Parts: sequence; C-alpha cells; structure tokens
Amino acid sequence: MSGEIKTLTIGRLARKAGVNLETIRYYQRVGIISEPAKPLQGYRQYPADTIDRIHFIKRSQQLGFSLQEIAELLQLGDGHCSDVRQRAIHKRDTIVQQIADLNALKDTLENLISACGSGGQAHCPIVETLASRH
Amino acid sequence: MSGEIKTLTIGRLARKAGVNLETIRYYQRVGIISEPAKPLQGYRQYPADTIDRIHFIKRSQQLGFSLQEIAELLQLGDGHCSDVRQRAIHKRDTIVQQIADLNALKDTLENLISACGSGGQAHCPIVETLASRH
DNA sequence: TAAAACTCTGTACCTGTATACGGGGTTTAT
DNA sequence: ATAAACCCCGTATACAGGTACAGAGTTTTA
Repeated sequence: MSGEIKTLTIGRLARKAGVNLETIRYYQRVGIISEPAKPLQGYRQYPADTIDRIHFIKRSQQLGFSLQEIAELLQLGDGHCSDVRQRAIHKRDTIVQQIADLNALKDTLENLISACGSGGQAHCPIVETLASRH
Repeated sequence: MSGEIKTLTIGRLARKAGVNLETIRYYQRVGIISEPAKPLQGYRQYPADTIDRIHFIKRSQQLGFSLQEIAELLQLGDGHCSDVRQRAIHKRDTIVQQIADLNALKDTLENLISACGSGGQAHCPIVETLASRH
C-alpha cells in the first residue's frame, strides 16, 4: 500500500520531459507549471506527472496554441463541470475554424503546386500568383 | 511612348499596400524590400510594383511562411520553379500534418464534451483528463 | 572528504515581427 | 508664405517564447 510518490529535481525533470531546464522555469513564471515549495533544505521536488503536463504543453504548441491559450486550456480544470464544458465547447469551435482555415491554405498550396508541376515554364506560377492578384 | 514609371513616397506606398509605414522600413532592414537611393533632394521614390512585393510577402505569411522563408523564396526568383515548388510542397505537408493533429484534438475535446454532458457526475471528466495522463 | 555536478535567484540577452517616438528637414495645401 | 502633412534617421519599445550566465549554496560520487 505504499503512498510513495516519485519526485524529480528540476534538471531530471527537464531531461525526462525533453526540454531545456530554463524553459521549465519560464513556464513557472508564466504560470502554466506550478513551482513546488522550496523545502527547508535541499532542492525543489517536482511530481513525476509534471512530465505529462510538459508534454501536454508541447503538444498543444505544435497544434498552434500559444502559451496563453494553453494556460486557458489548463484552467479548464478550475471550474465546475458546466463552466468547464462551455469552455471546452468554445475551444472545440475555435479548433474547427482553424481546421477550416488550414484546409483552405492547403488547397491554395495544392493549386500552386500543380500549376507549377505541369511544365517547365519560364516564370514560376507560384511566384507569379503570389506576386499579383489581390 | 512614354517611359513614365509611377513612383510613390513611403507613406503613399504604405497606404496603398495596406501596411504600416514602419513595417516597410522594417522589411527594408531585413532585406526583403530594397530601399531606393535617397535623391539629392526630396524623398525616396518607390516603384509602384513594390506594392506587389508587399502583397507577395503578406500573402506568403498567411500561408505560414516566415519572413526568412519568404526572403529565400524571393531569392529563388524566376525560372527556378522546381525549388519554389519543393518549398511549397514541404509547407503543404506541414499543414496537412497540422490538420491531422487538430482533428485528433477536436475528437478528444468532443469526447470530453459528451462525457461531461451526459450527467451530473461527481467528478468532471474534463478535469480528470486534463489533470493527468496526456 | 574533496571534486564534480547540480540547484537557486536574479538578471540579462536573444530572435522574430513589428510599432512608436523625437527632433529634425521637405513638400503640399490653403 | 505659412501651417499641415509628410519624410528621414536613429533609437526605443513591445510581445512571445525562450536561453544564458554569475555567484552562491547543496548533493552526489569517486
């Protein structure tokens, strides 16, 4: 039945999570990771699931979320269920819009690519297209 | 048969191109717009097609290119179509991946939203999920 | 037990993408 | 002809997202 909770110092945490140590301090400064209290003696101990939180942050960043938005996502955990649900719905709607925008970009790029691929023309159609027409 | 070439001062150029005047100076500093020589007296005159170049830059930014990448695109110039095409392909692939990732996140959020909506449970499923395990 | 490796705190610096400001000079409009 | 509007130049500032470093203390390890 042990209640042993594994903890890490900041350097180990950084290595395990695959980020720079200073990045963790930065995340603490901007409030998306909480800083454990400094023990009377020794170093701060970070719970092992902080690794998961860092992965969550990094994954969200890859999806195009700013740290500010990630902070909001993380704060979804702060309210009551219905509030949380509302915010999740809002976030979902934002994501749906982002997907639509990205799809439009993809189509544009695809048109440019195929125009470009259809022959050895003197002027690149991509350059032509981007340069004019607005 | 006049060879009249229309030119603009920087402020007019900025208004026509729909950008801040300082943005144009900035683009000059980073080398993606060339700065006309200062005439012995009077103001610098910008050729009208600088408007097109600014549109090219803005349009490319919307497609997700950084100014650095745009500089490279511009340096490829005419004729090197296949290089430009390669870059566009690479960018498209990046976007396709982003879309897939966003769709996965949307699905996740959708699951959370419906789990949350299906009853007044003691623990909010969204809170639970975000709090651990990602 | 001493050296190496690590942490803590505070502050400084970096890149990218701009935008703003001050104190001049120039052009245009009235 | 004079005020308003505009340009020039250099410097400063902003914001996001980090990264670096110095100097002192702590822990680990050889």
